[in-house]
Amino acid sequence: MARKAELELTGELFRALGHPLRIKIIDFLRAGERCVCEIIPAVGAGQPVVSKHLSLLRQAGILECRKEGLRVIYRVRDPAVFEVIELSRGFIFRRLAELVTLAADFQAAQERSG
Amino acid sequence: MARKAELELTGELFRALGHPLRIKIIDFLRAGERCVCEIIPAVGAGQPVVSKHLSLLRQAGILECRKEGLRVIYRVRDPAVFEVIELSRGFIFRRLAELVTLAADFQAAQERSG
DNA sequence: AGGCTACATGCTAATATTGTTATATAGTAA
DNA sequence: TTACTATATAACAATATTAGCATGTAGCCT
Repeated sequence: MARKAELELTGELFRALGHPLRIKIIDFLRAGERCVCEIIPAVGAGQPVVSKHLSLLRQAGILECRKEGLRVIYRVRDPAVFEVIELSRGFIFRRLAELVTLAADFQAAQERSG
Repeated sequence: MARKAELELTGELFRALGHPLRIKIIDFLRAGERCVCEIIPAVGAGQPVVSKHLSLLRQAGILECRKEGLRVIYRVRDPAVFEVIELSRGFIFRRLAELVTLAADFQAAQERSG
């Protein structure tokens, strides 16, 4: 039953994407590979925190890195990750739009009855 | 800064997808809406567990439900979720293929040196 | 009403995730 | 060697997630 392992792996991938800071890091790496000392100020978190999130993303197979002198340079392994995030954003925006419509309808109903 | 909220929402969505049982539930709902009593045996987990995961998926905006007599029938709200999962599977399979290649290379090198 | 079915929810223990602080490592330069 | 820089890791506390069990609720039937 390779099916179970596949579900596990899929779950792991989504969990790796399930943190705002990690999404932010991946977004920042859209422009290309970056060293940690660039990532840290870009995402606005402490060095050990960023380091651990980078490590997690690497273990999840989302990022890979190489050393260059003192620097460690990270990049996204597979651009499909960007597509996954884009699709998810589309999903979220559609949902937000629905909520806005609902809220507007509710407000209009309130004004009529009030 | 609506940017931060967007990152949060994206993270929440991925966390909602970050569990094998929840992926399994969504996969099962590919064929169309299903009541809880069909979902439970399909995913092979206990009733309260399934119920809680369904509730989480609903809160995340991934599923919606309606009552029909005693039954509660769930369905996927936005087919984009299926696409997100498909893309992720593609990502995972490519990564697995790389690992297989690495392992084969390693084994070949071992055999040459041993 | 009482009993039954299909779900949901509350509680608890186990486990996982996260941020912070302090420390370790690796590479550079003097 | 020493000192410094960039990054990783360890240890800890706080919080979140999860499964399992017990219980609650809502709708149907008699």
